[in-house]
Amino acid sequence: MIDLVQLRREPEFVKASLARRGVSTLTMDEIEALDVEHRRLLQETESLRAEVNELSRQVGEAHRNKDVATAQELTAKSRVVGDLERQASEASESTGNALREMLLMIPNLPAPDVPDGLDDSDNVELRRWWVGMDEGLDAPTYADCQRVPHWETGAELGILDLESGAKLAGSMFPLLRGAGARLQRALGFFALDRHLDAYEEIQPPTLALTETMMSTGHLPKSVDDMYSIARDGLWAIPTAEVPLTSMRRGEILDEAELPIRLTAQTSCFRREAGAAGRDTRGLLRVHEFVKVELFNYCTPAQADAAFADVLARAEALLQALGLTYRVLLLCTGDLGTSSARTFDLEVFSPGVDRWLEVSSVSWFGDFQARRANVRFRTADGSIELVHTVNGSALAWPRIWAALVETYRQPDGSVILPDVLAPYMGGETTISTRPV
RNA sequence: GGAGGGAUGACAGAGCGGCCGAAUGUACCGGUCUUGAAAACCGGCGUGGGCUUGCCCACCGUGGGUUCAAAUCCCACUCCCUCCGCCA
Repeated sequence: MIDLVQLRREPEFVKASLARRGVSTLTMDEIEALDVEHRRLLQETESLRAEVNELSRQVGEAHRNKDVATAQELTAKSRVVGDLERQASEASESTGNALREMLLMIPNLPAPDVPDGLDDSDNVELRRWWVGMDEGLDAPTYADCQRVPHWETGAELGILDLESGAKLAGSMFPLLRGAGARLQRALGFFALDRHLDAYEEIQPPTLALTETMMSTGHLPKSVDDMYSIARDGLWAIPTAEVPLTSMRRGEILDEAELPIRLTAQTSCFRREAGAAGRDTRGLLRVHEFVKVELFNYCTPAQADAAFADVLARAEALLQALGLTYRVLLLCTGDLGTSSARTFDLEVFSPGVDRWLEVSSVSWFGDFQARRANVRFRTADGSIELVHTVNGSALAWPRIWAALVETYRQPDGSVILPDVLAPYMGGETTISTRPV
């Protein structure tokens, strides 16, 4: 949620920032008007309530003095004022609700260095990395045997079974088997082990309350992209960011315990309602996938370092796996609702000949913390909202795809990078002939 | 799923419908005393909101209700504990 106090203090700046992301100034004018009206009604309500409180106090006093006549007179008076108070507070409440509903739909202010743009074509590529680049290799090259899409290799090797997944849950629910399943497990173990030097490992629930989904900004705005378990009032999480952000919801943290760094590998569920029919082949876009998430609660002063840390960890994994990737700075048009600044990491998939998003590293400022009401007490005793930072490291199905394509051999087998050997029982070759 | 008990400030723990935002203790912060520390004593010590910055309003698990007035009475729900049933 944006800061209403900031909107009052510097309305022009807030409106200009939001206009960059397509929020109409008229909408913001409406919010401002509602805010003014709400405060007017609030004052009216509170002064009437103060009057009722005072009259009630006098009633009590009269009773103690056995002054029945005065007590009755004051009770009658208080009843009248109480009716007025009820009317005022109903008006105030409905105005407040209208204001809150609008505010919940307003996205975060983009950071000043976020470029303007309409969609992903306006994102800015910051850098690329490929194996051999550090040794002077100008560009990665790919042999014909690497130009085979992972769904073909996956079927050939019996490690990706899209038909079975579709039979169980419908299309875009893949099923991994054998070495393919083990590869995804290996990736998760590999990544988590590398994060445990600084991050606490969490296994959160993968269903969440509406309130939990509100805190990160996934509801109400992105309701069509979420799976719901209506009967129990629960939602399937689209990312571990959802439970991790709410883990300390409503708490006042000690500055000394910040940054709090959490990591979790969970299933992530996405209806992909807006992307129906696009990029649906193989593992390019799926409804359920496994991802390791890195998360930080931090002070505003720590936010830059936290962001850099998450990004560095995601990049380090990609480099360790030997995958070509690029780093993008998202433009205003491609930024998620809650984010002030996001870097996307995309791996190159030689078999499909496309870049695939495998991580999104975001700084949310205090936007999510305001919704989740997570604050910290500074050394001098004042209380401030924390900042939240998170990023994937990494989302596995697309990494799986890039690995199977990048490491495909002329004989059709796949030889995985050595870093995964300890997690694959020492066996890095996947071939049709069982070993 | 069934039966019972509980939910109050950082923690423990009081609280006859009115003078209760809330006793008391611990913890914490400041001071006196002390060479220093401890002890003792004194003072402070929740969060949010509004505006006329001095006041007002809200908050005792959550939501509703009764009342001039609710931490206190009534209803529903949530969570925790104990027991029974079922079960990975």
